[in-house]
Amino acid sequence: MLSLTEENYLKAIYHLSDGGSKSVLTNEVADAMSTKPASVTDMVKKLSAKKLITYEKYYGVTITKQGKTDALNIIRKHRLWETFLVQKLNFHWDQVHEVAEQLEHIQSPLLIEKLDEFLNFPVADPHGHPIPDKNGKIHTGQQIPLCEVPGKKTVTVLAVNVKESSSFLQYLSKIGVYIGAKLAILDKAEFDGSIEIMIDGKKKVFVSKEASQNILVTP
Amino acid sequence: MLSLTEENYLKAIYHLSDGGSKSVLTNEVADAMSTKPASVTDMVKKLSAKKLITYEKYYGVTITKQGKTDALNIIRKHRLWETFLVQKLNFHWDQVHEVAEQLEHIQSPLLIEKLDEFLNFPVADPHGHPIPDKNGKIHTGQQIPLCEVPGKKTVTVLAVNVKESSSFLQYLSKIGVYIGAKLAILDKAEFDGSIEIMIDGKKKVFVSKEASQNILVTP
DNA sequence: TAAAAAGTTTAGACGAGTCTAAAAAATTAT
DNA sequence: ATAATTTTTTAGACTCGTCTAAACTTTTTA
Ligand SMILES: [Mn+2]
Ligand SMILES: [Mn+2]
Ligand SMILES: [Mn+2]
Ligand SMILES: [Mn+2]
Repeated sequence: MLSLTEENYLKAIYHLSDGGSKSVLTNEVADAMSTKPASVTDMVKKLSAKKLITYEKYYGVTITKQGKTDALNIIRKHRLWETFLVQKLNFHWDQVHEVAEQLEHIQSPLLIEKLDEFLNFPVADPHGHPIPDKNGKIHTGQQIPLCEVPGKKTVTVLAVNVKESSSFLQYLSKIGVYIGAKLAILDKAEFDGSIEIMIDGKKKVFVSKEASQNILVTP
Repeated sequence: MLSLTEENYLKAIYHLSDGGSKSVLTNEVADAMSTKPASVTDMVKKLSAKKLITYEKYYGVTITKQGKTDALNIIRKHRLWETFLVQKLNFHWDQVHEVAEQLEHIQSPLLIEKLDEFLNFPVADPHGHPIPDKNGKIHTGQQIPLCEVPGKKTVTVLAVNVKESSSFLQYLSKIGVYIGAKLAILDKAEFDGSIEIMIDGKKKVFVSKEASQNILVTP
């Protein structure tokens, strides 16, 4: 049984390690969790004692099989709740993260099972992020950042990289980008990496390199 | 901003004081919270410092105006979540309490506002308990325990007194009693206070004094 | 490759919430 | 009205999660 705090650390380590594929340094965790490195050291010792991560002094942590399983379950809950908030309660996609950050810690397997069913077994959350199934399996198709699309074809928005701030999401809504939107690439500016796109065949806009790196589309 | 623990204490004190109408002793709180009296003393000092209760050494605590408001908000959330679990996720009425005990602490006024709307502004939870409105106002009609119904009339089940255990709720389901059921009082046994009732004009059963005290009906 | 810088851990402290054991106050029984 | 009993509070300790300051290790720079 993990505490709320342990769950948050474990999830952060999972994300920082790209799903367990690389090791994570103390300072990275401290940054992500907005705590001090000393606090992280204490916590990684605890998670390590619980066999959820392996910890080598001065060289960072790696997530274990069990750690991955537990992290994925928290992520599953987080994303199911986000989906509920948007689909059933009409939250906007930039309003859900903080609430889901709380809801993900509710302990009730039955609740999650029933919520999943109520939502009709969704495969992606409002930001296009895959929802792990009850066995922790993630099935995602290929996604590439808009800035890496070769040539001038038309692509579909699959997901957005959403960090702390919700202002990027608000910006996307404002210009008309949403999950499923069709983006026709019209032009690419060499000097600043910005791209001119046509959204749903209706609206022409320029998006910065920064933005186009965080819009994930069909390859 | 109250901690989860403070919220649970405050709610317990609210309930033990019958909504603020009487003062509550340290040992009663300790019993209700399954903690030790020494822990209660510590906590009531904190709640008293926050002006949510008044505390007189050796003579127990009384809830303040603000304390009542805060307690009612937690109760509102608890009951809205219970309603959600039963109406939308098909939980049984004996499965919701523990989960709602967690969900009631989620901090998001927007969430509660939208949940209330999603549920169509319910006025009672699955156990027939009134849901305070967003201003903390409770509107309940008259309710009396089944055992106190005079004569042999037919009454409607309005609510059930549900304590820790869910086994009473399971028992009620088993014999066919639910919120809204019509109970015709057929006979009352003097010697043990048990009552013979006909449920929905279909099923005859005997209920104990103990049970009939915890079934609240129309007067 | 030695010095400087950056990153990490340890040591010690603190607040929240809990406990046990002992002291104090209130209640009750004699 | 005093003694016995019950209730409540205090004192001191413990865990969890956090912090700062100091010590230590690794990495970078010159
Ligand atoms: Mn969280
Ligand atoms: Mn998301
Ligand atoms: Mn609770
Ligand atoms: Mn209830």
